[in-house]
Amino acid sequence: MLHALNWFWVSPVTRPLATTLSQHLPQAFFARPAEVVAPELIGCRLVKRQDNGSLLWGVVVETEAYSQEEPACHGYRNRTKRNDTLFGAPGHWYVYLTYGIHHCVNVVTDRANWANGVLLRAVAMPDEPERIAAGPGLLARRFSINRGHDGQPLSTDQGLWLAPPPTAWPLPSGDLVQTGRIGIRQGQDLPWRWYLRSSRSVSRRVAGDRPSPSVALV
DNA sequence: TTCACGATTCTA
DNA sequence: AGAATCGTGAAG
Repeated sequence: MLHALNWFWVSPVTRPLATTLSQHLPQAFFARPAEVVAPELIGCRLVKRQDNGSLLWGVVVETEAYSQEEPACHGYRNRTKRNDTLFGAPGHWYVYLTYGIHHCVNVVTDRANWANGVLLRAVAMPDEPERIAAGPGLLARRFSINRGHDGQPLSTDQGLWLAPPPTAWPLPSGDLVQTGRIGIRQGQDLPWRWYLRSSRSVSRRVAGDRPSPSVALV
């Protein structure tokens, strides 16, 4: 099982898979600053109900935080039609198109009238190529998420949501890497990117970092 | 109306 | 290292 390394922390499932996947994180979870929510999102599952009723899902292994008071944030300068969702209530999807090609998927956090959100940068998919969703654009492509999802609430009713991890927070000590954000020019001093060290589905690792060995799958 | 550019990815 | 590709916002 080559992908086993990706799944070390997923393996001690304590409840039936369908049960954990159908749970969704409450809005209160997102009603906190992005830099608080982002690391806690590592290990959660991104879940989408497909047309045939089955659930498409994967584990969130990389996130980034953005906040209005720093220049890398879309809401740093002013509120526009494009970034309006980012200023809205927490617990909603903020989806935009970048480079005219790729969609980026964010969750709105904190409070209304304050641009704040977490970018979902990478997801590990079970029984699929390790890098099928290793990056913001690839993630959006794999889950078929587009501007049509912008402004929608995270909910099972809407068909796209985030489920808590099967095991309790926090993640095993040392498996969460905190580092600088990617693909931005300003605000690079902020260490607001987090990823799961044991996962091979991270978009880009810090220099010299290698996926930590599997712990529990033997 | 025009223009420069981006929270990226793929190819050379 | 460079191209692909287009919606958006600021400028004229």
